[in-house]
Amino acid sequence: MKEILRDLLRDALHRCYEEGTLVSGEIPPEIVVEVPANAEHGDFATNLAMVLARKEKTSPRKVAEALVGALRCREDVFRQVEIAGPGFINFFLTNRFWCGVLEEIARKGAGYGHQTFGAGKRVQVEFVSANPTGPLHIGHGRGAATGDALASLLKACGYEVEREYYINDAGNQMRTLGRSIWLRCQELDGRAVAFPEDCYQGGYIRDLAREIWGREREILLTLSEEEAIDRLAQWGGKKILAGIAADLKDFGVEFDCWYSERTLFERDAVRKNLDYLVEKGLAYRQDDALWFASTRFGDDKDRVMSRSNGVTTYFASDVAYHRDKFERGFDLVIDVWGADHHGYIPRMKAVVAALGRSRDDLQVILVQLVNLLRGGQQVAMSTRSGEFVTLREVMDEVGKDACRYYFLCRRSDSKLDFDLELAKEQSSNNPVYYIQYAHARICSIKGKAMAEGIRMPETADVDFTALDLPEELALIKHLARFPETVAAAGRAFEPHRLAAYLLELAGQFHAYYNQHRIIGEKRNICEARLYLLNAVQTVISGALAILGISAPERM
RNA sequence: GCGCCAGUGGCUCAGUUGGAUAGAGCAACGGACUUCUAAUCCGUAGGCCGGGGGUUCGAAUCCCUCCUGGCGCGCCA
Repeated sequence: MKEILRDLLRDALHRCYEEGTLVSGEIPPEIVVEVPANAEHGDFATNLAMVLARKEKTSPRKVAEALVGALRCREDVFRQVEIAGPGFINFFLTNRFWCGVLEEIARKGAGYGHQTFGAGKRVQVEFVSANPTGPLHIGHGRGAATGDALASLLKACGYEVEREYYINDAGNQMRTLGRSIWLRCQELDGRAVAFPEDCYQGGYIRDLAREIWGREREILLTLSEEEAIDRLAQWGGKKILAGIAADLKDFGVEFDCWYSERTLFERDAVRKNLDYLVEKGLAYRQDDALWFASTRFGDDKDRVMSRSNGVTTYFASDVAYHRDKFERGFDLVIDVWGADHHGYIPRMKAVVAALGRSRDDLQVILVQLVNLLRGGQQVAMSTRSGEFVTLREVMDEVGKDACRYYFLCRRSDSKLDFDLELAKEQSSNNPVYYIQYAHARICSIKGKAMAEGIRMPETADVDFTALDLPEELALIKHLARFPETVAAAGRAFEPHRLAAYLLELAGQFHAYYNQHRIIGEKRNICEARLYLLNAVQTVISGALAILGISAPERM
């Protein structure tokens, strides 16, 4: 829609220059067309005349007059074109033209609003990637919802998308896991053990110990302590990861690839990558350690990849891992991280630059902490003490949809208060039900219409002149903005914009519903309204689908 | 000390990448169910967009500076 206007304006501009009504010859690369906040300022407006005025050395209004004079005003499109304020050109479109949006929605169905700017590009979204040393907690849930919705959003923008979970199964946290289970096993045999602070304190360790000790006590006792711990680490990690996968699946998140850090070592990829970097002159040896020269790529200090004791750092794995991502052919790589890791961004961007890629080929999405409340009271959480609320518990208590909505309705990079009582409340306090309710209402109306023998209208049969109420046009105009909302959200990597969009759409629908009836009106009106409702339903369910939230037919 | 992020009605947040008179929801107050779902709607009230300076036709949005809060600054992961 905006694109059409841009073309018309560009066309008019050329004509002005040909006819000499404008003289500068300036063609702005991007003509700004916007939807004014105030409906009195038209359906669309452009500031083109104001932008050109200085170059033309005349007043914006004069420029606007020349432009409007040269516009090919198609009568089926424009109801009115006016010059207003300091020099805006306001466009008013005909109702019939707006109704074309409904036809488009009917034609495209669930694909309405989807974009093509990502076509031909492969993008990988890596998210959650929690260490397999304990169950997912509420903070991971936010990362999961954000990464998953972002992936769906990018798919809707035309990208080929893969979801990936990076398993940190190579560091010494796995050993700590094994040791934690081992110690709990000792306790089961009645030995008093001092359980160290740096071990995992959560009750789930005891559960794991009970399970494995009941099954493998004899085998484990034949092993040396080192071997036993190693075996328990491997088993425990697998077990916990399976639990994580199950939690995520129930949360509506499924990964295309579970990528194990350990496989990097098994293929010797970390070591080979270090050699590669040295060879390329991107890494150097100093004080018996191997450093990555990240300052050459904008970082504020160089980073150790291999310590003087010969052990590689976590960063070294990350470099190898990200190099591998690009070697797998992704055009764009997105990492979703907890905001406390933001200090890592410069060095990872440096890595990307050092590998000869554009820094923008890696995008890092930061997800802020979740502040868990219950009835306004803060719920204490600390992973170290093992006192935390798991994603599973929250999901069971408030439901998947409400949970995902809460995580997705704000910018990911702002702290989030998550009140369990509020989220659970199925009332107006809770926007997700407000949106779903709009969808359910439409289904209900359609069901009733069906029961009364009213047929669902086909595009060709719809009398679009019957849709002339301000509330109807407002709805249609908002539906028309869905594609650009998807595009803007996708370009900014901000799925929360869809949540805001949905809230607005649901609000407009509820207002319309309360004010006007569908069934019982004259046939042409009834059918036209049903046609409109179909479009609203299509967009609501489509947008909810991107967010991974269900669109119930009944509530 | 340095860096990143944030600061918008009492509370929680949007704000279409610089547009015209800054928007929702909650909380408060007053109304609307014999109707397709009241999990809804309508109305009232509430603002120096942290402070100050700058950029221009125009700033919540961009730049500088200060204040406040969160996070991060390891040969940890």
